[in-house]
Amino acid sequence: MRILIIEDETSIAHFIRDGLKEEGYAVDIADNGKKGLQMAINYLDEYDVILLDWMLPGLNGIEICRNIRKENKTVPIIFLTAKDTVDEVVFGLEAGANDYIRKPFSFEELLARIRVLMRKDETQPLVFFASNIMMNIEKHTVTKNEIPVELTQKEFSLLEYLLRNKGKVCRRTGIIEKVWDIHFNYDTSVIDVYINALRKKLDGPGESSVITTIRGVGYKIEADK
Amino acid sequence: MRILIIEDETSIAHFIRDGLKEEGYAVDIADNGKKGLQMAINYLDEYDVILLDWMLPGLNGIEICRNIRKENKTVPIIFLTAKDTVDEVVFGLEAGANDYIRKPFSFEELLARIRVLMRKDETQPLVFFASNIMMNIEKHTVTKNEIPVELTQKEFSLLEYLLRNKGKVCRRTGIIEKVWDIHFNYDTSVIDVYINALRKKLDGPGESSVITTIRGVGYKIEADK
DNA sequence: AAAGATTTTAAGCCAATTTTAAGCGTAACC
DNA sequence: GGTTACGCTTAAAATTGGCTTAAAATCTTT
Repeated sequence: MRILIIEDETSIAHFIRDGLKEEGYAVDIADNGKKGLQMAINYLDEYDVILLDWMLPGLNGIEICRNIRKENKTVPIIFLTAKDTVDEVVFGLEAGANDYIRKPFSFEELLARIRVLMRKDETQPLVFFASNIMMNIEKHTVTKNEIPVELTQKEFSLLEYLLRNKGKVCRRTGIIEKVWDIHFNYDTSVIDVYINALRKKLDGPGESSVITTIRGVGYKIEADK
Repeated sequence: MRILIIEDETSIAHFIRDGLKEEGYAVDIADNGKKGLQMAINYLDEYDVILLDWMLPGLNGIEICRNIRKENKTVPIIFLTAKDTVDEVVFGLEAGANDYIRKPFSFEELLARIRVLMRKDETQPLVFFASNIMMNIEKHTVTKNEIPVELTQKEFSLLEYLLRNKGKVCRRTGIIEKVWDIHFNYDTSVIDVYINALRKKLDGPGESSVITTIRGVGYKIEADK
């Protein structure tokens, strides 16, 4: 799940980014309109949601919105606006935005709206499992045979990504993008280290690993039979 | 306003009944657990408050409480207990009681609690606990092993937030929003200071902290087993 | 206005986590 | 069977993030 924030005030942008990252989203920031539009269009299908500030230096929000819509009809766009007149909002929605939110807003509110727009698979599951391993997102815990397993943040994210894609291959590029939020410069040796760490923690001695390597492609957690 | 008293000692039951009647409440008495459960369930929505004795012949209080909760989630239940260990109270609250009162109690105290519970339409819990720590929202007190702990306003709010989310991770962004009501300033270092203060006051020397740190994510108070 | 308490800011420290790097083992391909 | 590329493993280096203090700022109380 990747979100693009187009916002010139870095403090706001960073706050939103950090919050969203904690929720497990990958986040990019564009600090001006031109850059934002470029990113939105160049990586068209990369983004699952775009957060768009209304007031931007140079190119303003409404124009960006129109331009994005010219290229892509579907990506959900949420407007951030300080304005409180109805007209402004109407303009935004007419330009093709899906929703709007007024500043200052609570982060929870923003999150709720993002979830609504993203809700293609209804409510996101809070618990994932594979064979004897269970992950609870809300509690932020992982257990193996009911016994707690301590994971670091990165380990947790990686496992979460693998579990969310249970039964499917996770390509190395996909992992490095979604878990590490790195787009170019794929020195992907970090993945090895973390897969190794996960296996050490999750696989009992003599057991075959929960995580199977698919050479030249990536990794997979097998779906239960 | 109808109140059900489930209590086997008739002298106590009558004492309470008389007092409550003077206050204008309609009162029923069940002098054993079985009868009490029956009455509670058969006249489910009749009662506005249930006073439930802990020690009952036959069916005990905790089981009654659980059974009532199975049928009805909202009716406020106040536990009467002579026990003075924390565990007993904890069990009661876990079983779904809203409040508790220790015998012997002053009638005024009971009345006050009843009034409080009746006034709330969404019966939010008034008492939170975790291991040997207990927080009473109404009284605005916190105790550790029954011994009062003095907290400042912010300390209290932070602890309350953690307790309300017992068992779940409280992310830093969530804390800063709900406890501090800050939405954009992402300098969250205040949290550290307050967690530190809480720990100093709540954790005895050598004990592991009630509040566990989840690095890169936030904090959590573990649910009791 | 002063004193006291509470809250916030700031900085240094330390430990856990993350990343980098290098050597090794092994599957795949010729 | 040899070669190559890829993944595994380990350890050391770099970084991050939380802890702890103390001082500054703010709010209360007298």
